[in-house]
Amino acid sequence: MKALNPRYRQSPSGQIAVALYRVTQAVQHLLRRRAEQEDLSAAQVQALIFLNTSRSSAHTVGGLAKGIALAYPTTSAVVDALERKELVERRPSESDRRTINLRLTQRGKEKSATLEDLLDEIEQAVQSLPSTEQQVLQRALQAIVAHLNRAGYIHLHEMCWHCQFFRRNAHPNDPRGPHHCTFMDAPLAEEDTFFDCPDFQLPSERR
Amino acid sequence: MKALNPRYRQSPSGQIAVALYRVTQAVQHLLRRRAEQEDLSAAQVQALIFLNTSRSSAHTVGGLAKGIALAYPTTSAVVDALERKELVERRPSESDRRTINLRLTQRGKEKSATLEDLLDEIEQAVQSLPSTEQQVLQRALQAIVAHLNRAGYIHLHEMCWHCQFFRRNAHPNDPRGPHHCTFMDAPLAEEDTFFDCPDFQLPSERR
DNA sequence: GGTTAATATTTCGCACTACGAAATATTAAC
DNA sequence: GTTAATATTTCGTAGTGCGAAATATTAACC
Repeated sequence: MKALNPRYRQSPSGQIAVALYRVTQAVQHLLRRRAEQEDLSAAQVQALIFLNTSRSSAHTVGGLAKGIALAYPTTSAVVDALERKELVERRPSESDRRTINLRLTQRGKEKSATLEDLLDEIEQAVQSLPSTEQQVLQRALQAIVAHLNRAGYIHLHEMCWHCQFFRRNAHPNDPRGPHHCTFMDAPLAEEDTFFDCPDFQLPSERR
Repeated sequence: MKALNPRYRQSPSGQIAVALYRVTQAVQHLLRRRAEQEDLSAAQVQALIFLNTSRSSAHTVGGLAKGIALAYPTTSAVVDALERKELVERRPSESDRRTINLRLTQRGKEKSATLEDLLDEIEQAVQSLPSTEQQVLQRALQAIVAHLNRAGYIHLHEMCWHCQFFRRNAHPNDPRGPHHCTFMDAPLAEEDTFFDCPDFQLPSERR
């Protein structure tokens, strides 16, 4: 395929891959610039975002390592830095004393909240597209993300939306909520899909 | 906008931005994994790719810095590492003795060539989409890249200069631009020659 | 034509990233 | 109750990433 060789780049899929590569560079740039403003590093920003948006059962050193695609020792060092800045706390787990749970401090939560608009520049670029294209783009990108997830390049750890028991938009007109949880066998309102859920299970964890 | 806050993520543009963020993480992961295989770092891989695909007039320390979105001192260090590995050579420019031109060594060229399939995993994910969606995806992503380019988050250094339709300096005194695109039959300013162009075609492909 | 300003790059110091290998501690397995 | 698996840390090493300051060269300008 060799999308990065201009001579072989004629296929739509190749040009798309290269465009995604360029977006990656822009996001890296955004990350670093923003990190600097907040007196953080790019890795620290990604870690804070992960801890702010993933289910809390993934809030361990190992969970963070998978979530931001870094090796254990590196992740441990990132946590060191965040702990020094008093944005994160290590607390040994009660149930399994090998694992270390990570908790955002109050300052950490505030910092995370200020980072939520990190992708605004990207979103602005997207919003300049006609809404019909946005719909296709959304579907296509989510399919690509799912593909990369299955291939093991991304680990998704958010509430409901990445849970095997979640059925998105199962009954759109139900007043109790459009989504459905097959574990509780109950409808779910959009609002209720962001809470921490003890029964969360990734599809890959199914036995 | 706050796309990274799940509660505000309902808009298509927000979900698209988050999907792109996830693709970014996958690409970073790919970069590091591949870099390790080749006894390089992620930054070194990006530098080699840049030197292998951009127009040669951008092959200076400063050009590389813009191309991979790093500061001058950092870029200088990356070049140090590549020089140590004998993949790149520094050679002072004849015309302007402040600038340092960068040249891939033979080994550097070979290494760069082996990196061209870096995005294969991404391309595979793309190819699993129907071709109608691919067409929209391509157009939309290139529009986003152009937007990010205009906003200064990406610097593009290819296109035109390697395109069969490009006539460099065809009319040096034309106020609309010194260059010419024979596909559009229109003058081109220097600034306009760096965009991703759907009509790009290498001379060797002419039949 | 000589001072001044702009450009291109490097050096330095600092904090941090990133990894594998090996060490430590704890839990699970047999 | 030994062995194996899991979660994390420590250590050593190479490299990233930046601002501030230093150096060298070219351009600007009165």
